[in-house]
Amino acid sequence: MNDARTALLDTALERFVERGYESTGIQEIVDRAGVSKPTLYHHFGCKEGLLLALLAESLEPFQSRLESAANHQDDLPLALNRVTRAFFDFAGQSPQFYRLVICLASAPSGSASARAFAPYAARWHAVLKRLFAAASNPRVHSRSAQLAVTFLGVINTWISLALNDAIALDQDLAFQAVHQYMHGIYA
Amino acid sequence: MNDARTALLDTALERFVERGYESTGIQEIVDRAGVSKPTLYHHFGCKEGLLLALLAESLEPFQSRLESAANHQDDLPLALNRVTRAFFDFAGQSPQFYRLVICLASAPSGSASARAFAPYAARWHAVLKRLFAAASNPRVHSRSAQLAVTFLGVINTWISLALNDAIALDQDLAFQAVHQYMHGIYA
DNA sequence: CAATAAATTTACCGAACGGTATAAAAAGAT
DNA sequence: ATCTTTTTATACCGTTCGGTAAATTTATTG
Repeated sequence: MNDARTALLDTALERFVERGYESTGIQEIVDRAGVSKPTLYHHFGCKEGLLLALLAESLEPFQSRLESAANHQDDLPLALNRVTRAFFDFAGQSPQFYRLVICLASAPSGSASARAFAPYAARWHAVLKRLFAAASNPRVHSRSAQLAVTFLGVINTWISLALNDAIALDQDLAFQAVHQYMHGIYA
Repeated sequence: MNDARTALLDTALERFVERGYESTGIQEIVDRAGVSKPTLYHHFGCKEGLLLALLAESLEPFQSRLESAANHQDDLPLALNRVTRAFFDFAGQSPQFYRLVICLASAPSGSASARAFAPYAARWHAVLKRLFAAASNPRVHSRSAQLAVTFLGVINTWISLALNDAIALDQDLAFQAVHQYMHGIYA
């Protein structure tokens, strides 16, 4: 039975989003999940293992979709649209989890939170960078690293806004966001 | 002598940026600062008091500059330029401190980090919102709250990029950022 | 110089931390 | 039905946590 495992992952997500990974005690998680401490250590090895498993469970599937959205190199705006919709859909389907992602992405560099998320951040950045680097325009090509960072920043800003103010992360918003961003590049 | 006080604030900033407020122990701070534990409690009352003092010391002066930059309601792009330059100058002069700001701004809502920074975040948002709300264009006026959030998001994205990749937060970048953002509004 | 107030130290507190040795219960396989 | 493996629980480990009482040093003031 992986009943306990699922309960632990659910509870961990809830507590990590509310109070943060570092401030949440193992005891609090197991109590709320209705299991005992050694059960957690049996399934996840250590506290960090719980966080890593929580991230892998949701981020691995998303990574596949993200890379397939970015792979077909037809033209840049279309690819950026697919990427943006992938992010918006993901955040819309798992809002609580994406709240955690936003916390981890800005966590202090030496913290366990940042270390756990770092590999995924690097992969996201690589996907976007490759996309911009493949553009014909030399202004875009030569700035691919910067553009990757600022594009992800814009996306996360919109998602943050949606998570707090309940605006819709629909295709229209994705189109507008990409359109505005593309214009900014050439300005 | 406020020698100990200054040493504690400096050390706290360094450790909070590196490992985060929640993961940094009082013991570690006083050891590195070369003082003893009750000295810290004499000056700051409690651990959270240390964080609050650290924030107040740098953010109160900045708040004055930010509000004066936003006050003269000549026209929106000019005001946004002054605001952007205020942020860029601040981040350029205190890069380590602004790293802390970025961490706190995205910290879990129920954490001590987020609670400490929340009042400043609210004031920043209010300043920007008032600026957009004063615009004549109804599309800008009616979306002032959203625009305030997204504008701060763009600014922080640029600053994050500068802190990691050592690009220059100069007046040109401020002008470009505002210009691109303004175009996006009317698109 | 004496008296007072502020700053700092030594030594300690109870509680919560992450983690584990041992063993009982549950599930699957033969 | 029994044996084996996986899963869960009781009770506990040493360490570190934030915080403090009491006393000592340092600086200020009359």
